[in-house]
Amino acid sequence: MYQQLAKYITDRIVVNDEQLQVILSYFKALTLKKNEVINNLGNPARRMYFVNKGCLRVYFVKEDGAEVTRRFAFENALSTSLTSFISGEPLTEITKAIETTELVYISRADFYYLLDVLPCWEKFYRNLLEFAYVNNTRRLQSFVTQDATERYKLLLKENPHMVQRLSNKLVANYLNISQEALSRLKSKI
Amino acid sequence: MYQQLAKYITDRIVVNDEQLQVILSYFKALTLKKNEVINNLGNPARRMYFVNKGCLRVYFVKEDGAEVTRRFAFENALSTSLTSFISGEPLTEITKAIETTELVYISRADFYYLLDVLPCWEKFYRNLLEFAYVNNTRRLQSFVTQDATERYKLLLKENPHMVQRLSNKLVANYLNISQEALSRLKSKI
DNA sequence: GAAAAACATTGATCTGGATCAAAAAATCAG
DNA sequence: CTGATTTTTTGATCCAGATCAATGTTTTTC
Repeated sequence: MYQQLAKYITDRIVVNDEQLQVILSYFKALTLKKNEVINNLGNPARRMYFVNKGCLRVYFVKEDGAEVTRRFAFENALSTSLTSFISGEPLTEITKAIETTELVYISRADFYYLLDVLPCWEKFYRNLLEFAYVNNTRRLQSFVTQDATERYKLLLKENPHMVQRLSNKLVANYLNISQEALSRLKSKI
Repeated sequence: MYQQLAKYITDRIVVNDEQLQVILSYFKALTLKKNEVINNLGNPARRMYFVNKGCLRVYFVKEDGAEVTRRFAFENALSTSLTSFISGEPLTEITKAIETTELVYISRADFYYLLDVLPCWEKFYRNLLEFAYVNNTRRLQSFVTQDATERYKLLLKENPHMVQRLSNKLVANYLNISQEALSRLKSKI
C-alpha cells in the first residue's frame, strides 16, 4: 500500500529508512467510487492525497455552475487543493474521482507537524511547491498565449497519455473549450 | 538601500540581526532606466530582484511577437522568472522596467547557497513559493472562469492601485484583452 | 512650447469558439 | 443481451472580443 508513495518520496529527497517509516506512518488508505467527491466548496482543504490507482479530477466551478478542469492526478501523483492547504482558507476547487480510485492521504495537521520535525520533509515540500508552481505557470502561459488548436497540440505532445486515457469531453474541458470545438479541431489536424 | 528589503524579510520570517546582515550582504544595487530589459529569452534566470522604487513588468512573448503581461512588481516586491530560477532552464518571460526603477538583487547561486546554510532562508523561500503559487492560481482561475468585464472588476476590487497607476494599455494587456476592448467595457460599467 | 510620439476613444467589420439541435456511436445497468 | 444513458460528431447560428481605421488626447522630447 505504501510502496508507490515510498518510491515517490525517495525519488525526490534524501531520506533514511527510519525517517521514511515515520513519514509513511501518517498516511491512511481511502478508496473512492467513481464520481465520488472528496471535498466541498466552503471548507478548507484538510488532506493531501496520493493516488495509488485510478484518477482524480480537480475543477473550478463557475458562477453559472459550469466546471473547468484545473488538473488531473493519475497514478503516483500527489493532489490537494494547494491554495487552501497553504492558506487554510475555504477551497475554490472540487476534487472528484473519475474512476474507482485508491488513495493514501495525510492530514494537513500531520503534514505541517512533519515540516516542523523533519528537515527532509521541508525539502520535500519545497520540491512539491516548485513543481506545482512550474506546472501552474506552464498552464497559465498556454491559456494566455495559445488558441484552442495550439493548446491541444501541446497537450498531445507533452501528455499524450491524457488524451488516450480520458474522454473527449474531459480533454475538451481541460483545454477550456467545448467538446464540439475539440471534435472539430481534431478533424482538421 | 537595504531598509525596505530588511523589513520585507523580517515581516515574513523570524531572523536575528546577524542572520539578517548575512542575507543583506548578498544583495547588490541596480538602477534601470525606463524600458530597460533585464533578461533575455534563451538564457536562464540568474538573479532575483527586489524593487525599492519603480515598477517591473514581466511578460510572455507569443510566436507572432505579441506580448502578454504575466505580472507587475511594484515597490517592495520580489521578482524573478521563477520557473527558470527553479529549473535552471531558459526563461520564457521577459522582465522590463516600465519606469526608472531602483532594485537590489541576489544571484541565483548566492540564493541557493543561503538555502543550504541558513534554515530561516529555507522558510523564506517556502513563503515565497507559497505566495507565488497562490497568486498564480488566482490568476489562472480568473482567466478560465471569468470574461473580460469580470476580470476587470476583480482587478478593480483586489488591486485598485494597479488600475490607477498603469496606463489603460498595460491594464488591458494584463487582462489579456485589447486596449479597445478595455476602453469599451469601462464605458459600460 | 512646438513637433513628434504614444495613448485613448469610437465605429465598422471579422472570427474563434460558444451554444443549440439532432443524429450516430459507444458505454453502462440490469 | 437489450434498452437506457452518455458521448461524439456534424450543422446552423450567435456573440465576445479581435482587428482595422480614423480621430482626439496626452505625454515625451528637444
